[in-house]
Amino acid sequence: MAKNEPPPLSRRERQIMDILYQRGQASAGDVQADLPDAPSYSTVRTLLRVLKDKGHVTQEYDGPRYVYTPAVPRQKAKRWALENLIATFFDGSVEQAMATLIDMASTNLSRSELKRLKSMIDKAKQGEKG
Amino acid sequence: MAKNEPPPLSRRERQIMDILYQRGQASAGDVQADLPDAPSYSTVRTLLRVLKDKGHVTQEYDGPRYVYTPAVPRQKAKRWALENLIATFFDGSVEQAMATLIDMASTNLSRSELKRLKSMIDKAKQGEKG
DNA sequence: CGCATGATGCTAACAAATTAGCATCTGGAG
DNA sequence: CTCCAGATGCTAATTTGTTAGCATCATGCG
Repeated sequence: MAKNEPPPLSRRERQIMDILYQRGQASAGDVQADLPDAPSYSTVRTLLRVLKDKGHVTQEYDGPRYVYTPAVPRQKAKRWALENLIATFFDGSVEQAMATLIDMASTNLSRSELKRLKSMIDKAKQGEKG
Repeated sequence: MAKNEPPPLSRRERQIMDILYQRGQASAGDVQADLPDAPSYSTVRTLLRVLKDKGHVTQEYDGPRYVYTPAVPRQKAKRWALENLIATFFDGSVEQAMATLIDMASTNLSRSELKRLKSMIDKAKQGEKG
């Protein structure tokens, strides 16, 4: 098994990665706009450079300026985050996590959405271990 | 609306809080045992003291030594973590998160567990907005 | 073309985090 | 009781993280 786990990031680094995952990609200006207690533009650029040097983001041109994208694809990062959260707060039980999620959802989801969830579970049943 | 969000923690602080949430409570030795790239015992104690000073953990006697407990109850921290993760990776959609979770679960959950999930959703339906 | 606006690359300084050593104290084993 | 292992309270030093300034370069406008 390969060592598949998220790298430990500093506070600002994490905030920036979150923004990048949220937006998919972003310019220095975008990042600054979304950062809590945003520092100067100059600072944001330094942080992005550090992240690039560490290999956490990639830098590409998009027209006149750079845009930054997470090096680890959203899909994989998402999975890591979820697994880590489940390990930390739900004793590793996906089912337990689901229960909390349903609880959170019940105040926000409509009947039709709940119905959709049930069909998702049905689909899952077809590929499960029994 | 009260400002209900997790405080920004440093790398080590986060790691330690994760351990505390995972174990419920822990002594300095426990924390050291679980920390990735664990530093010296002395260092761990310093970190715990800092966390206590900042009010993130509480310190109590358990027999001959101190044990540390997160100041914010697991329940609330769990919620914060989940909400933040959903905002970052699922465009704020609980349903989307659930879908990924079900996907992760389908390789690990038995038929009876899936059944239980369905009944959770049914319960949720009773309290939903329609 | 000449200028204003915003991006870039580099550098520097300050603040915070991380690390560990030391002397002392406490509880249990021999 | 004496000794050992592990815990405690303090302090200090190094490493990282965070911040920003400055000179230069590109782009769009009058």
